[in-house]
Amino acid sequence: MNNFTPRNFIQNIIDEDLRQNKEVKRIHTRFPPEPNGYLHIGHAKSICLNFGLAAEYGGLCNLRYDDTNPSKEDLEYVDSIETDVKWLGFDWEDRKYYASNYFEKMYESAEELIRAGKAYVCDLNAEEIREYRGTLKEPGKESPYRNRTIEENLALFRSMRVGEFADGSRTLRAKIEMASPNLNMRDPVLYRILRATHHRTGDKWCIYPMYDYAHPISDALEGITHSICTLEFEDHRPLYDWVVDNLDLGCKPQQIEFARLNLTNTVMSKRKLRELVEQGYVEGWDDPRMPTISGIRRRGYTPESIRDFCERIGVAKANSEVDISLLEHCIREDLNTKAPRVMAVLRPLKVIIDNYPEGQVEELSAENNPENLEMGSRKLPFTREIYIEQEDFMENPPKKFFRLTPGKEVRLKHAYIIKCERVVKDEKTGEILELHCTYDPQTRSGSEQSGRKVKGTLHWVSAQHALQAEVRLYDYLYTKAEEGQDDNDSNEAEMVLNPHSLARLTTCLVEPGLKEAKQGDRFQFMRQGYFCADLDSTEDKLVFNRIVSLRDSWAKQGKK
RNA sequence: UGGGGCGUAGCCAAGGCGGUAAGGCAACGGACUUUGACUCCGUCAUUCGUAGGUUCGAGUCCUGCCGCCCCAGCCA
Repeated sequence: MNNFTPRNFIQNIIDEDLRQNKEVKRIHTRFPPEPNGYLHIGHAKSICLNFGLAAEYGGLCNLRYDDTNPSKEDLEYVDSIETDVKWLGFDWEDRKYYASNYFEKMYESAEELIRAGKAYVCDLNAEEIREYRGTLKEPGKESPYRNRTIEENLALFRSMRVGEFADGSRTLRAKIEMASPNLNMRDPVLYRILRATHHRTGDKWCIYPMYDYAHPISDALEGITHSICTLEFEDHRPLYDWVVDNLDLGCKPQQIEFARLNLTNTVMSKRKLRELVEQGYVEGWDDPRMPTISGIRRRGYTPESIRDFCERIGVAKANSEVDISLLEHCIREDLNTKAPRVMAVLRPLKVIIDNYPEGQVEELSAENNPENLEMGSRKLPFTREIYIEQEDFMENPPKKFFRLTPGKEVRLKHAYIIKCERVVKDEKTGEILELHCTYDPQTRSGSEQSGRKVKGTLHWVSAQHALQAEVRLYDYLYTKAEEGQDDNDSNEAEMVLNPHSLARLTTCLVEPGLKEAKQGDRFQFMRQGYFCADLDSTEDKLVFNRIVSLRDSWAKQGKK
């Protein structure tokens, strides 16, 4: 059994196509975003699918902007889309296209349809068209303008083009079937009159083609063989085929639909993402909490991990919601071998090692990545005063707490075993101010007699050498609402905005080597997670984003 | 009796021609561990929405039923 790469239904279709069409051994796909927003991880699924299929079958994949509605689109988005696709690791080479480049050809094709008696100019306004369309259960009525002569239609359509009519006053419609059970076939609008400046064609046009008309033509002109889109276009496929069949475009692409990606603990719709940005719940489209590709990139995810994720989720037609833990698994797995280990104390607690010589500095050797020894080692300064993590000390520990507690020993990673001798507290508040410990000089890491075992190992930084840093801890943007006890109604677990999706820690201390950290550099902060130097990070003010925490079976214990 | 889709474990998802339920994530045990990480090992669907039928044999074929999603933009 070949259980390495499970085949998806689209690969099966392509295999079958290749088997049957002996001449046509060519695979050509396209990624067709509308430049009206930022790409998100759902688009990544589509990008990986389209470019991935092309690569797998030795074919090509185009980048094409579906820019047929100037009132919603903007150049700003074109740039971000290209950045994102490239970042994901895909290359459209010289095949960057725009539907708007085909406007002239589309116009000519429309006249062709008119001449064939398959399209007509309709004077009904938007509201009237809706009324004539009928309902889901009742057939529509034919437009009174449906049977104009070809000559009249041609003249009218030409007048539309040159701007003789007001916006919305007329449309060009396909003459198909007003009684069709598929509403898309009830004489769909092909062209609307719209005076808007297009980001590429400027004011050249005042009529613009509709998606259902423009898309199949664009596909055919580019020689697309498999036009892959999402499920909601399934109902449009007969219209897609109608356009391709009724025009002589020399190519008949096939539309295939798959289910879009949904992820737990976040939202994916452009509308909701825009809301988050505009209402200030996040700091922008690239906020590290956003599921946008720019957000994910800033958070510190690698393109490799996103591609791996897109491969693992599969492609099918069933609506589904992928657990975000799979995404987290993918980035952990990727960074485990790639990210150098480093020590950072997020919530510092001072520790004084009473029997360690004052003023002494030892240079301890620390491997950079135990999973990848080729990454070498570095020197860490060890001194009498250090900081450990607040949560690594407990005065009255629960069972199985094998970190530092009064009278007990613990290992300092790469250094010595220390024992907690005394706790200094604020007399008024009871707050723990510092710990006094002793160390065992025999237990230095790597030395002959370091063999004594203690259960816990802590990370630490030298007080004198540590660097100040800001660390941003991110949590899910949305959480499931707590469900009430009564289950009279359906147990609709509604998503609610997580008010604690960002925690900014400004008093963190990191090991001195991090001074060199450049924006985008990724590290594993030992025992805590994977972090990435943020865009805001400078040599004078280090800022790290938590990409994802390490798995934490101790934290799970607590929740049980 | 509008039309189009979909229903395999907590979450994804493989299952050409009917032959006795892949894999991943999560979870749970355990081993290892100078990261409670990583790694390793083990457990996790007698059953494929459901009820019948055909068959020696059905997740795969047939019929009925149930549930969920999409469609009435001059958006894509």
